[in-house]
Amino acid sequence: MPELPEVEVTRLSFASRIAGAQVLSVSMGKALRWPLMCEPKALVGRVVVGVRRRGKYLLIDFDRGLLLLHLGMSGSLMFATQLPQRGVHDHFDMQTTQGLLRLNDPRRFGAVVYADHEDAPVAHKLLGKLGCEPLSPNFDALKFYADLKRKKTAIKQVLLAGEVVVGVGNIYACEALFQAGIRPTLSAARISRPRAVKLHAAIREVLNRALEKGGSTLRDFSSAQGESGYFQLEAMVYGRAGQACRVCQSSIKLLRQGQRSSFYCPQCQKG
DNA sequence: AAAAGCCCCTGGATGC
DNA sequence: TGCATCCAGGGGCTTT
Repeated sequence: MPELPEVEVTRLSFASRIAGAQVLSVSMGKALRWPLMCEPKALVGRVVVGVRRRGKYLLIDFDRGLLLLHLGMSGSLMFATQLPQRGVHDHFDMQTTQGLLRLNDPRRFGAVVYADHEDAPVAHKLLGKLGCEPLSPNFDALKFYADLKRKKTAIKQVLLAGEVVVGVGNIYACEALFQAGIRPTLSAARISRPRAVKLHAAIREVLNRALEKGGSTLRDFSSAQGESGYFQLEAMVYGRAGQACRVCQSSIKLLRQGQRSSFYCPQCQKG
């Protein structure tokens, strides 16, 4: 589920409310993708300074050290003063002076990992190879074009890999490629400069629009305030195999690329 | 070194 | 109703 818009919506929904809070207790349920890398007790007394996002990771900064949090495929956070008793899929609870932060993650592909510093080995391993933030001014169209030139793989896979640009998952990769009129199977290196520029703009446009809609809620996503997203209602291709293209009425096609589904319009995405 | 596959895990939808 | 199969928003790791 959670791609950049969902992670950012989550961040915005609790960052200011948790800022300044002191940790009272931390408890873990079933194992997530990786161990916490510290004793839960070691976090007691720390003060939350702020919450940042890098790619699909949330970084919870303490006065000393930070937590790297990933929502995986099915994770969602809640932050509230009052929450029900821990359920079977609640795997991380952090009680603070300003509320309880809870990670719910049925599939447990998510993670909460502690690091002493942002350049500690764990953090470096997880964040070190991440590409450009698509909504930051650093995301430059010509640099993007140059990066694509070096990748012979299909453009869809390049977008998902996160080494050129981060945060674009399966939904938004499909949608951005549609908007740019590019077929998902096209080798990234074969995309012309004007079309790379168009794709660059499409990525930003699609992500910003999704942010405005509160992200996409396909099954279990909600913000840390429990709000659903609505972008899925205006998807042009994602999840629409066999349905009519909203632009040209052609039947939307589905194909598999690296064990993921790609949706595209054969008429609107010719190259 | 780049690219392709393989898993991790649970639950919902579909089909027999 | 029951059971098997397939599929899902991610991404690090292993193998080619």
